[in-house]
Amino acid sequence: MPQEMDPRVIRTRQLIIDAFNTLIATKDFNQITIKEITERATINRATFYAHFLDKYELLDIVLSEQIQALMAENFSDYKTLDEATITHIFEAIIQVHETLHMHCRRGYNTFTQMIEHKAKEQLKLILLPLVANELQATLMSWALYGAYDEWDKKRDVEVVGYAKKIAVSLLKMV
Amino acid sequence: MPQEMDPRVIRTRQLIIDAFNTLIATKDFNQITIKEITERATINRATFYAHFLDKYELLDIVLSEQIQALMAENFSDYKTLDEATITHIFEAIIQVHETLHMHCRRGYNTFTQMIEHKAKEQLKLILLPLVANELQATLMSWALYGAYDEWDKKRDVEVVGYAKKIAVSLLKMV
DNA sequence: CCGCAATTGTTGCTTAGCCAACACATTCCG
DNA sequence: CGGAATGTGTTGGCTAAGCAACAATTGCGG
Repeated sequence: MPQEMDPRVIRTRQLIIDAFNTLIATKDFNQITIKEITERATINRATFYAHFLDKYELLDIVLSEQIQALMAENFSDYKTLDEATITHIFEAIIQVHETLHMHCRRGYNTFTQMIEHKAKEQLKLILLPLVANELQATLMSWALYGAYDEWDKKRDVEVVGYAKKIAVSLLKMV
Repeated sequence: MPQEMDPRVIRTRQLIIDAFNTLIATKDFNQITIKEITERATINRATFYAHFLDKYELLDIVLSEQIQALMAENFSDYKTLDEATITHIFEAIIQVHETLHMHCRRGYNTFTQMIEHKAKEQLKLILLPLVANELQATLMSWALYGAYDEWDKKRDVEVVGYAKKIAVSLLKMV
């Protein structure tokens, strides 16, 4: 990475992202126009295209950053892969989605797939140092996320007990 | 006025002013360096000099703007020059100084003269439509401000009664 | 279905802001 | 005292952002 160095680039990029974030809080993604974003960011429309391909790339990047930040907040540095760790991760996944749900309200449904994808990527990175190889991390992250997905459909199952059951199964894999 | 139109100019200017405002809230004016301001504003030091002559000009402009804004908040549109109006103006002057005092804490003493100057200018503009000519407005604004200055020294005199005395004297002038 | 309006990308040219380097104060500490 | 460090203005060359105008697409009401 060449590390963005020019302060103008950093500032403008942040202005765009901030504008997008405030807009996404009030209206649906598809309703948001580039013109709106650039006006709120007080930058020229042409400048937008110097930074992003289109608003879908912007969405992709914003979501990635937010999820990354949320992950950093909610996940600790785990030492070993045991029942406590797995339970904590599971609760953290729920927490991340709660937060995103709060933050995006309207547009949430549009993004769930993308969120899922990004979250699994991050999850895998967190698991990697705890297991033998990359495949193990992949299997584990997908399985955990699948468990969350199923829990989310019901929503009334008691979390800790559910997490313990997951842990028992997963720990057999290693 | 040519009305600054380029968005970059407006934005950069605001960044500088914002940076200065946050700094002035924590440390004394003389302690603040241009380098600090530009770093906090995330702009280049050379750019600062494209906008302001030096930090004294910046201070001048910031104070002017703040006082202007405070005036707009605290002064109503007065119809006639009577006791009620004068009392209200006097209370508003006190209010403006309270607010500035809150906001600047440490550096306050450095600025009192400049604040006084700017405030009298604004005061004169407010009085102008209420009196016969410009001289009247000048006399009135200086007199009112002088009254505030004296009241400020004592600080324990009851405001409304004091203001009424001022009004009686001033209204004889017109 | 058509047409009008708005949004989207794209382009050359202009302008504001970035940088590095400079000479010159200033502060401050041994 | 002296020199090392830090802050102040200023400069010229370069880069990002602004603007206006364009064709192409979308979208919506008559």
